[in-house]
Amino acid sequence: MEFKDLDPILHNELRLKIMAALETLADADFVYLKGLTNSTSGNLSVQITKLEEAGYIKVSRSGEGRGSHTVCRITTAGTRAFREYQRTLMSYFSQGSQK
Amino acid sequence: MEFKDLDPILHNELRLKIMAALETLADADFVYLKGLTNSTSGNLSVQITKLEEAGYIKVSRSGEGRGSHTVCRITTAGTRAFREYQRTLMSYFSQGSQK
DNA sequence: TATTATTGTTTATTTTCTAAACTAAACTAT
DNA sequence: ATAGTTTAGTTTAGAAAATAAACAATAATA
Repeated sequence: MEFKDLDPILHNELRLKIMAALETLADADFVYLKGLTNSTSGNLSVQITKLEEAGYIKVSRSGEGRGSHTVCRITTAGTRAFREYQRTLMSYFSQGSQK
Repeated sequence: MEFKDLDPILHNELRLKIMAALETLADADFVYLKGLTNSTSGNLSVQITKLEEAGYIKVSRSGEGRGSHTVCRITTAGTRAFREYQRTLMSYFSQGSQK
């Protein structure tokens, strides 16, 4: 039995929800993600930036204030990391069936 | 698409590893868990106490200092919570196949 | 019996998370 | 037109959590 470490960028509830959404969604904007994840603007803003800095998503921002629009899209590295995180977790859950 | 919240007690790397181990192991002592999870004593001690306080594991402590022995065992509530956490996460990962 | 090794806890620090406060702009009604 | 309101998003300050270093207690051993 062994436990691989979890990617600390992904092992956060909101960031994981964002990534799960983007993995199936092509893209999603700030407002949509806010509703989907039921998060506050502040928290969402911070976590989007963190995912962006990690290179897991690409963010395009336009305008400022009310007219602004922020669209997120998952990157190849992000997809890879998300799947790896999933695989790692799965291994935690199937210890009973492993040797 | 919807994202149920994750149990905050379980959504921590070390606590999750401990629970995953105990879910298949009947019981495990401090030293064994320390090796298995590759954690420091301090961190392990704190997280075991946290799981104990949540009622997810039962801990029996004997002696003090070097002679001491600490054994952990998962509770029914702990098993239930662990499986529920697992189910919730799974739902994040299979959004593509859900309606 | 003095030293060292082992088991675990306490504590202090750092990191991380989160929400409240804020900025900026676009509507809305007067 | 402009005062007030709503919307989009960021900053930042405080809380919470995680972690490791320091410690205490005892047992082994030299």
